[in-house]
Amino acid sequence: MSNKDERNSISEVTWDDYMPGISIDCVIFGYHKKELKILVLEYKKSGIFALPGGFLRKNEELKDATERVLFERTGLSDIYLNQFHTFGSLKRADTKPMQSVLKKNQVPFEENHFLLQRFVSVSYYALVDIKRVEPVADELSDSCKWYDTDTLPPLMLDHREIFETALKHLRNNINRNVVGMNLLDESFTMGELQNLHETILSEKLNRTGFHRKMMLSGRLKRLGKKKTGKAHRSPFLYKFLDA
Amino acid sequence: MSNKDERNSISEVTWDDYMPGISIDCVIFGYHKKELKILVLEYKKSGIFALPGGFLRKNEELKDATERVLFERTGLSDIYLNQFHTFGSLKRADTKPMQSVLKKNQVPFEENHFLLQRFVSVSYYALVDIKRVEPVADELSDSCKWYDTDTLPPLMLDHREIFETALKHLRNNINRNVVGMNLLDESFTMGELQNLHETILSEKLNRTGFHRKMMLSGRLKRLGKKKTGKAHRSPFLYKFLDA
DNA sequence: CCAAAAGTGTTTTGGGTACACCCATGA
DNA sequence: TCATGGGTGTACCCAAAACACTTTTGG
Repeated sequence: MSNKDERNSISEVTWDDYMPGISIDCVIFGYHKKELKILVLEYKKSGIFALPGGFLRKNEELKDATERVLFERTGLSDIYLNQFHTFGSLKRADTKPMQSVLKKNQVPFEENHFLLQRFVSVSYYALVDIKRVEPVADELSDSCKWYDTDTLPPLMLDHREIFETALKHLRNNINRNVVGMNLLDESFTMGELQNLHETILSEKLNRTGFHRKMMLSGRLKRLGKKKTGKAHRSPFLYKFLDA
Repeated sequence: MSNKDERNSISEVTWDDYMPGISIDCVIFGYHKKELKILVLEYKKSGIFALPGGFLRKNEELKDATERVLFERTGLSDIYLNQFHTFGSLKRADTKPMQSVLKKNQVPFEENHFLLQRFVSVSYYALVDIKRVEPVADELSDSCKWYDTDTLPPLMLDHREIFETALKHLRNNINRNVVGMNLLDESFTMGELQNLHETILSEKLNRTGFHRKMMLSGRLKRLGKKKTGKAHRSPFLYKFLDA
């Protein structure tokens, strides 16, 4: 089933069902091969990049709206989600980028088009297993792709700041978050978990200390051994308890 | 100077200058005699209590709007402010309490009155020196008063949850916040500072450990001694460095 | 002199880091 | 047997907690 069918068409929709002035932006983190990535939309042929986002329906819970937006872009439900800040700067009121997007999409619009207003953005970050995600572009975009956070394209409006704030919160919560549970496979080696933490923190961690801390946390269960085919002792596999 | 004059009159205002659907709510903390207090509005004769709040002007920064709201209720600028969460539950859409308030105030209103809509609330907590504050009620209220957080009246909608979330964030940030700098006089004894922390945390702290930790933090400067008139050694006075 | 609160020194504890060493494995 | 990465034991450091003791004050 495609959820495109359920979505409103940008040109024809009545936006009456949506709260004006409020948008939801998502920093969706994934991890692959020692790279921290986020999902970024590129609007059609405009060279304008943005965080995935959406709007709040008038009879919809804010959190439900966020989960809906995430589902539309990733196909996933049950995503780890964290509301971390609401951005209300006036520089968000600049409608030029969105006008440009609408023009490139050949969407006819009036000055008071729903998308051409000042939005206060309630922002969330999400942690997803990159292998379970099938990124889906929205109607105005021709791509929704993973970008390494070290080499992000320039993002529209204050989206760069939103990303950086999200990363700061992710780092602060790295131990509470159980990032491994959301960004790694169900089972993983201690080295893989440490690589993940080091990538998020942009910082080398002490190997034995990390090992001990994780084991003492009581959140890990040791499974069998993993044969790596590499020339060294085979590591144990671990998984996170509960869920 | 009264800022009432600058304010819109609820019955006649054009609300056109305000963003619809977005409200700002403030949990304003004060401290006096071992009691943690917050400012609560009581709507006129309705027995309905609420957190101080306001709305965002269309050409106003979100943070500026919050400072404006705080100034209107407390007369203070330069307030320690922290945005901690945005509340978007559907139970906020219940307009009955506000309808009741408007009726008691004999404000004529239509169903689509600005105040009778669903608001997503961007919430801040503030720390203020209770002695510098002159609480000012708004037009719909007959009081804006300090309430001990242990004996709050029932608050409208989800305001109780907002308060509790604010308190949780305050507790988590108690060391980063330098609460003493904002909630106490400029100079204070170590015992007074410890009492403040214990009140906020609802928890007894180790006296000597607290003393040492504060001294080692390097944020305190020891001033002269204070004569308490009490039958014990006179304590030093301290103040926070920088500002 | 005593009670009460403030200040300080000493000891203990526990988490974190550093380092050493052994283990398993494939080339 | 060597290089490599994984696992664990030991030593050390530092901050927080626990406890003991001294100091100052008014009654």
